[in-house]
Amino acid sequence: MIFSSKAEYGVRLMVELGRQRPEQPTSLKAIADAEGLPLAYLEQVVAKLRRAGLVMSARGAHGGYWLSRPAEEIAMDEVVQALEGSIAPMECFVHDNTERVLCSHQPDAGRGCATKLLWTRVQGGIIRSLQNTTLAELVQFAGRHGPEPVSVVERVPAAEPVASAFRAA
Amino acid sequence: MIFSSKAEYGVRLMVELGRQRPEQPTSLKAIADAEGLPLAYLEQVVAKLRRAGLVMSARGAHGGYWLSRPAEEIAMDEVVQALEGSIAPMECFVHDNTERVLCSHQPDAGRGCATKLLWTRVQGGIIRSLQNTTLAELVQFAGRHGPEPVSVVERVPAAEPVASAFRAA
DNA sequence: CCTAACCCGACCTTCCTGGTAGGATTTGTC
DNA sequence: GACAAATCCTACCAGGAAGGTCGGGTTAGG
Repeated sequence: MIFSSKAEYGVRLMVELGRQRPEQPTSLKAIADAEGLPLAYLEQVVAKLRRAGLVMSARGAHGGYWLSRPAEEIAMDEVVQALEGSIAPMECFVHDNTERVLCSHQPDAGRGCATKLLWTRVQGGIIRSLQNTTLAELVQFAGRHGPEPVSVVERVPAAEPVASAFRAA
Repeated sequence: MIFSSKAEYGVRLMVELGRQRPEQPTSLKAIADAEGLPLAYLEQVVAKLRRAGLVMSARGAHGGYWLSRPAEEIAMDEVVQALEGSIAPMECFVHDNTERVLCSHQPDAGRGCATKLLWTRVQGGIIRSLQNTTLAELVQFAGRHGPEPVSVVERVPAAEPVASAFRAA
C-alpha cells in the first residue's frame, strides 16, 4: 500500500469540511459519525492538518474545525504531505534536514544509484497528480449523487443510525 | 514509504542483469556481492521476477539468471508490479481477481467515495511514470559517473521542497 | 561424486500502523 | 458557578507486515 489510513481519513475529513459552510465550525464527532471513523483516531489526524495550517479550530462548546482557505485554493499535495509527513517512494527520498546517510546500499564507487532515476520519476508523477487536484474537485465529486451536507443546525443531537444502517448492507 | 525494499532490491537486481551479457548467466551471489545485499533474501526477490517471466534461470553449476528480453523492451511497471504484487495507492485499489468490495468506509448512501477520484489520479501518475521508464534507461543511468542527469530526470514543477518535512511522530 | 548454484518453505524479530485510554483545558449555556 | 461540549495532549498497546535468516532439497558441470 502506498498511503496510510491517515491519508485516507484526513482527505475524507477535509472533504467533509469542504462541504460545510465555514461560518460554523464542524465538530469532529459529526464527521466521525458521518464517515464511520473512530473519533479518537480522527483527533490525531486532524491535529496534523491543523499544525500544517490547513484547518483552523475553536475550542469549547460549539467548537470545531473549518478550512483555513476556500477549497478551491487547497491543492491535495499539501493535504497528503501534511498527513503522510513526506511523499517519498523510497527511503532514500526521505531527506530530513539532518545529515544522516540515507542510501545504505551504494554500489561500487563511481557508479550512480541505479534506482534514483526511477524513484525520482515516480515521485514526480505522484506529486503532479496531487498538485493538479484541488479539494474543491473532491467535494464536488463526492457530493455529485448526494444529499445536502450535514447541517450543524438541523443535526439531530440524538442517535441517527441512518449511515450505519446502510453501511451494513 | 511507498515501495518496499523488495522493489528496491529487485530493480537493482534487474539493472545488474541488464549490465551483463545474456549469453552467460549471472549468479545471485555475484549480484549480492556487487550490491551488498543478503543473498538469501535476494533469492525470494528474484523468485518473483522469475515467476513473472522477466528473468530466466539455469540451475546447477555455472547456473544463474538473465533477462528474458532485452532491457530496452522491459518497462519498469512490469518489474515493480511483479515485485510489489500490485500498484495500489490505497486498500480499495487492490482488486484481486475477485470482485468483492474492499472499501470499508462508505459514506452516507447516495454519496460517492470522496477519495476515489484522488487515488485514481495518483495511481495513474505512478503507473505512467513507470511505463515511461525502461530498464535500459536505468542501466545507462547507473553506468554513468557524475550527477549529470538534469536532462534525464523529469522536472517536478513543485516550488517547494517535496520530501523535506519531518516525519511528524 | 562433489560442489556450485538454483529452489523452496518455515521461522523469526523488530517496527510501524491503527487505534484506545485517560485525562486536561477551553468555552458556551442554564 | 456548574455543567456539558468540544478541542487538545500524551501514553499505551495489540497485531501484522517488513525484512530478513535458516535449513534443507534439487540440478548440473568437472
